[in-house]
Amino acid sequence: MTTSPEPPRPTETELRLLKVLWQHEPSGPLSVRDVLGHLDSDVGYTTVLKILQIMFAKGLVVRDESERSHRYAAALPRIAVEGGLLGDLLQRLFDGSATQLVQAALDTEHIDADELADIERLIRNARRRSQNKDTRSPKENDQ
Amino acid sequence: MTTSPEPPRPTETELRLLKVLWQHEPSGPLSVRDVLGHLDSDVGYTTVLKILQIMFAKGLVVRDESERSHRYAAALPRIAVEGGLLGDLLQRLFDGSATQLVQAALDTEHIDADELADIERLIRNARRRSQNKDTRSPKENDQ
DNA sequence: AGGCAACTACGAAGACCTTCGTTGACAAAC
DNA sequence: GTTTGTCAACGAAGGTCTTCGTAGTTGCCT
Repeated sequence: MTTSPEPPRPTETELRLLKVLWQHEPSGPLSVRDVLGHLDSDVGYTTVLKILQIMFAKGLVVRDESERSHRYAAALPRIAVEGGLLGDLLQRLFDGSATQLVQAALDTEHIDADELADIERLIRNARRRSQNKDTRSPKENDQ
Repeated sequence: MTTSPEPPRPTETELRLLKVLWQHEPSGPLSVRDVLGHLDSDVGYTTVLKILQIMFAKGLVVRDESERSHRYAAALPRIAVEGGLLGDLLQRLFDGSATQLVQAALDTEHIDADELADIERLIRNARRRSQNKDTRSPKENDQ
C-alpha cells in the first residue's frame, strides 16, 4: 500500500463547519465570514478562522489564497466523512456488525412506518444489486 | 421528571472499559485488576483505576466498596449507551434521518448478502410491529 | 513485629479542543 | 496621507482526556 487511507475524524465543531461547506459547495468555496454567517451557533469570527486554519493543517479543508480573503472548501466529499465516522462507530460499538447496529437503532430510535418502508426498499435494492454483482468475479472495483 | 434523560456520552477509553464490564456482567462486578486483565491494550493499573474513578464520578459505573478491592459494574445497560451514541451520530451527521444513515452505511461499508438479508428481516419485523400498533394510517404501504 | 504485596487516592504532566484578544498587514474611504 | 475597516496569524487561557508516578493504607506472611 502506498498511503494509509485512514478516514478523518473531525471533531464536533469541525463537523459543523464541514456541513456548512458541503451545503454551499455548489456556489463555490466560502470565506471565513461566509461560514460564520451560515453557522447556527453564535461564535466569534476569529474562532471560526482558527478552526478553519486547524482543519487546513489537518487536511480536512482546502483553501484558495489567491484573494486576500481566503476561500475554503471541504477536502473530502460528505459521504466519505460520513462513512468514516459511521464505520468508526460500527467498529467501536458493534464490533463491525451492521446487523447489531440496525438492531440497536430499531430498539432505541423510534422510526415511523413510512421511514421503515423507505429503509426496507433501500435494503432490498442493495441486496438485489449485490446478487447481480455476484455472478461476476467477486473482486471487481469500479472507477 | 426527577432525572435528566440526557444520554451519557462515554469517551473512547471509557467505552472500552464499559464493554469489558458489560461482557462480564453475568459473573458479577469486576475489580480494577479484572478489568485490566480483560483489556486488549496494555495500559497501567493506575490508569484503569483512574478512569474507573472518573466514570464513577460521572455516574457511568457503580461500585461496591464493601471489600477492600472495589467492584465495578456498568451503571447503564449496553443498549442504552448504544442508543445514546447512535442517536447522537444520527443527529449530528444525518439530521436525525435514519434513512440517510442507512444510505450512507450501504454506500460506504460493504455488507455481504447474508447480512443484508438478516437486516431486511429485522426491518420487516419492525414494520409489522409498528403497523399492528398503529390503529390506522392514512398512508397504505403494504403490498 | 517487620516487611511485602495489593489497593485506593491524589496530583501532575502532556495532549488536544474551543474560544477569543491582540497584532500586524492591507486596502478602501475620507 | 491619515483614518477606518477587514483580514490572517499568533498566542494564550481554560477545559477535557489519558496517562502514570507517588503516597498512604491495609492485609497477609514469616
